[in-house]
Amino acid sequence: MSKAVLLKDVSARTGCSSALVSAVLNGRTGRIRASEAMRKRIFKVADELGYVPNRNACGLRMSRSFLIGALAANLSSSFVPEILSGIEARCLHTNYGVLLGDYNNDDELLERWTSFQGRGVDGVICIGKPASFKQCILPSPDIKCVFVGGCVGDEECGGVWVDRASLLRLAAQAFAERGHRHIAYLTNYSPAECDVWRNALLSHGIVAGSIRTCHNFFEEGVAVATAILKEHPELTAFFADSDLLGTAVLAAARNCGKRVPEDLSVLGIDDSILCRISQPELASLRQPRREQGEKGAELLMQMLDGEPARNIVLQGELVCRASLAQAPENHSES
Amino acid sequence: MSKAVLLKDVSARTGCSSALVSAVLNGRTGRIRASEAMRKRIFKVADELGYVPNRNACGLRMSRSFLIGALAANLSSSFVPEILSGIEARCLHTNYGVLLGDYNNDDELLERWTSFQGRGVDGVICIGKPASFKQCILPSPDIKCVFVGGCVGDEECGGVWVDRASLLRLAAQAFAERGHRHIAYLTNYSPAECDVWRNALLSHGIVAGSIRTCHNFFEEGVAVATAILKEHPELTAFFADSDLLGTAVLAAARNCGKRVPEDLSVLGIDDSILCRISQPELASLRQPRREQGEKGAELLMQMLDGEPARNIVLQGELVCRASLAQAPENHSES
DNA sequence: AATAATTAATTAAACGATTTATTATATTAT
DNA sequence: ATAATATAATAAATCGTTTAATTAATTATT
Repeated sequence: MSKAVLLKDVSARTGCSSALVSAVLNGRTGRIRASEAMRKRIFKVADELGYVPNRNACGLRMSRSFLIGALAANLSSSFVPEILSGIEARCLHTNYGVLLGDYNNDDELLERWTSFQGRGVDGVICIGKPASFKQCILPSPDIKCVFVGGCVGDEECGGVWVDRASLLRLAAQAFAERGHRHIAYLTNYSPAECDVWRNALLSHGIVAGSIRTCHNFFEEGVAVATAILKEHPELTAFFADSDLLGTAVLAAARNCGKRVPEDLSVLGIDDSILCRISQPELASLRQPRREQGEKGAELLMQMLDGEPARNIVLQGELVCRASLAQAPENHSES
Repeated sequence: MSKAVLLKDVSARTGCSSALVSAVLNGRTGRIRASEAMRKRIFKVADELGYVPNRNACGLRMSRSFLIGALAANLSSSFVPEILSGIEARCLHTNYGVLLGDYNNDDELLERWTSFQGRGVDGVICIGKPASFKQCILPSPDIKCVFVGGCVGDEECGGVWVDRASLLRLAAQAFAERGHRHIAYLTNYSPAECDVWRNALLSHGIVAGSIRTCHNFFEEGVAVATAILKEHPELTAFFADSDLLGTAVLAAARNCGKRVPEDLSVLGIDDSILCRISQPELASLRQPRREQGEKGAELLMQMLDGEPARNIVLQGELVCRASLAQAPENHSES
């Protein structure tokens, strides 16, 4: 039962007051100052004894918990862990700890939020965009909030996301450059948001082909993609809004006897492990997931230090693989 | 900026001491007792004012934080999020919060552990088995510890894992039943631990074929599996210690012109999303990941309430898919 | 009726840091 | 020589809760 090392243990050994030790270790420059010699001694002793400040006491005194809540809808969905990992990594050398809040529906979101309040989290990072955001989260203005991975654009909240318009422009350009003119789009975004894709294609003089919404499930993706391919034999390219849907399109192509990439090019989003194990390998748009997490955590900490909320927009990039190739000659000009 | 409601606000409004309010709200039955009428008034007032206890103060006084640390090596590795999700779900209706500690190497593990100590976590759940366990974690016996997903068998620590021997027996039986006699094994376990596999096969009268160790990376898996297939043309089955390695074997089989499952049966472990998107679909041994997390959290909370450490062993099951089939006639008896 | 036991509470001392107000000494300015 | 200022530090209050020690009133037991 090794007793924890306290501030007073350090001060006793150093031969000074605990107030001085506290000020020195926290790098406070104020009324309380230590001589250079004393500074060195304090650091040395603290290190020797292995002093670790008690966050409960700090938090109590400073009315801050140094806790950041991370709210994630469905921890199992591939991109969440990466963002989370970035958040955690960014907090590693700070005083902040990351409290986990995974939820599957609105009730659980609300419950987690309440529990976060009780813990007195200083701020919250929401991964993705909870639909019920306004009901659950805005009503408490004491807790700063940053959204990561879902564009929000709220005055009071910070945001970190990958610029969707430029991401889709990358996709449009990749297809256009390779001579594709008939391109289907499988997405789990709402139909209204598909205009971004339409515009991206239009800037290359291409009118968007079939656009279909579907949940981010493999089986559903296969079914929907198969239907599209049967209805539209003129298609030479397929853009899917996730790698999972991208692999679903590959499966659908097999179902329909279409060869990839000879007859059909396929592009996904995420550059996940799925791309490399799929057959053929799936081209994809890489989004810097981990970086989003890191940037989000950094932004929140800055906001907790009094800086205003802002938005950080990152860029994606194209990762070309076997599934993306030149459009077949006979179709490209039809 | 609505000021937080404090214990003394409740006691002032109720007309009693804060000690009484504390005892009543926490359901403590001891020297401090309240009349039934007072009890009701206290609950009513606390609810009206929306009192939420300050966990920093509680934690400081009780030297308990009601915080559980979750240590995970590499949050992005497929099975960790599921376990984590189970842990978090189990804590949802309790007083406990889950503090996240993702790490990539020993230094980070030590650092996270230190930070957990500073926060005064009551207990820690380690997901997987950190190699440097003894150096980092055992030296602090004040913090209870449960291992999830990695068999440990430590007196002082709890453990939740899937019985590996019975898992491998399932694999051996699956192959034996389908007439396979020449079975390779690709694993990231140490050679010493492969005896479990040898014995599982022996109980069906089969002598284990090629056994090769490799990291859990796709490219490395492909290279090693390809080499094995070239060296051992008599092989009719391949057992891989993860779905990722399983898909690597599928890729290797393609490289060598072997058809799956006509020439070669392949079995993985995890029943992850990879199984369904691979071509052909990969048979796999399912391990209840989420359940492990839930059981682990429950065990730790019981231990924090004074119950002794124990081990919980769960069972896996076979999920048969296209990659697992009858052995080819001409090879099975050779 | 006197004593013991129970009920229903209060008071004050922790818990371990931070921070304000204060003090003592050394240095510089007038 | 004296006042003003800078330097180097300390003592004590504080944060919001829990809990040990204490008290006063009521009920039960002999």
